[in-house]
Amino acid sequence: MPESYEEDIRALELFAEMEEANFDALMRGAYVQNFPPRIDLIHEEDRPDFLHVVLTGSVDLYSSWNGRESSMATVRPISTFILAATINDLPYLMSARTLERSRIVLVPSTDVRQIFSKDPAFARAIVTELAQCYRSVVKNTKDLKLRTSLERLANYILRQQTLSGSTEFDLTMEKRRLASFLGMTPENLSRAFKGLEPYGVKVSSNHISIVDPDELARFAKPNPLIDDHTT
Amino acid sequence: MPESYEEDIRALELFAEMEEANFDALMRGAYVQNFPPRIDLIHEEDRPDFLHVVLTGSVDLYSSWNGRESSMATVRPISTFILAATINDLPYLMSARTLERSRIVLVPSTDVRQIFSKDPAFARAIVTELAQCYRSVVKNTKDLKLRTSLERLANYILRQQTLSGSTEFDLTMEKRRLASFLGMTPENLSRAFKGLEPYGVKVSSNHISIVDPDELARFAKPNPLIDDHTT
DNA sequence: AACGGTGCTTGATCTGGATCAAGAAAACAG
DNA sequence: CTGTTTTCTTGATCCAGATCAAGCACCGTT
Repeated sequence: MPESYEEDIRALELFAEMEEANFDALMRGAYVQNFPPRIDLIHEEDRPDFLHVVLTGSVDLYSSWNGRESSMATVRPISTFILAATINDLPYLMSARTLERSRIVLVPSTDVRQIFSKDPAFARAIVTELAQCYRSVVKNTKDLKLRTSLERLANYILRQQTLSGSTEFDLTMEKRRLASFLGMTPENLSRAFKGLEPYGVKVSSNHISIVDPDELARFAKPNPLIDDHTT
Repeated sequence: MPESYEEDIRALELFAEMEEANFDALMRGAYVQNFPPRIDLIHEEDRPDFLHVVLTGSVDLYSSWNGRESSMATVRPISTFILAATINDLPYLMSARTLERSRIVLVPSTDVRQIFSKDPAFARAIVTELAQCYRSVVKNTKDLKLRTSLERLANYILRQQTLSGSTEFDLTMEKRRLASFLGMTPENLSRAFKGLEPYGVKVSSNHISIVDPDELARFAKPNPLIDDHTT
């Protein structure tokens, strides 16, 4: 694997503090692969042979049951998925597919588990990462159970505002996926955008501008225990 | 703390493999407390001063937003909550209250974090536990996003059947809480029970009997990637 | 420029589930 | 035991959101 990628991976919190020798061992077994858009990387029920690290592009995590499908999360560079299955060597709970052309590192799960056992710093980092993932899903559950779809969209827009650092930004995924992620239909998302106009949200194509952030926040009532995904 | 409790805690996977000295150190700082029913143990946003271990009784984990409230999970003996907040020293995402008279061990979070750093077996156990918690919440999210309330109830009943090992069992929580946990109103839960009669579910008070488990399963379509909470 | 193809929007309709209201049945307190 | 409170149920109504059905806009292809 070219060294350039190794540096990017090493910079990840998950790998930053581990011993050099162990990191090298991990990377020896790893390899990079390029995938075209809409390629299934892993499927629910599969065994976790590799820990995946997204270097470029983006990956959709989704789940299916009884012919229905729902988008659960998007993985963007540079981060990993799906750690929990890898660590406990249990079947994936979600499927993953590339959204666009993506460069992905595959690290053999056995290596991860082995080095986890002998590198305390790596172990510590894994715990932090897992705890963070756990808290993210809990926040997502609260969002789903405590809010209406309009409120979820309003808070999503406010989160994107924070991430982009501007009251104007482009949606980072197509609307049909956003709808699924927010637990609603595309038709309803369309109407929900309309429903936020009175609170100062303007939408044209995939460009959003928030005319009056305070007004929107008064409606959305964002809460760090649901919407702050950094803690 | 009386030694009898220590044995119970030691038997927990989380503490089973750690070094004796470290376990003793953990227990030295810990203390047991009895709580009456409906007592708030912790509140969202609080700092995680203690890791809690439920010895007897049961604890409701719930969340609130904008005047609404939802039950997220029930903690039964003998297990811990909420590990993720303790480990990363971040505010609780959920509140906890006793459902009945409960005996609970309080282990100072600083001790947990400190011993986590120096006991690899403990670290390993924490990772396993966190990964399990994470997977549980993911399963719960899939349940919520992919199923109707009737399907969620049907699968809940099948899970309880598996847990109890019998086609007849008593509900382990009051119906209003079950409704909240399943993401519906008490009124609707009442109707949902009626709606499952055609599939061979009989309800009287809090006693459930499944006349025809196969018929129920044909409707519920249980799936290990959603309903098997042991993996 | 004409053509599918795909995603997005809009309107009409339908339905799952919430809300409101009231009674029945338990649980609890004195 | 009796009165009080709380939960559970049932019915009536309402509403959010899903579904169905067109039309529209965008986009890459030829």
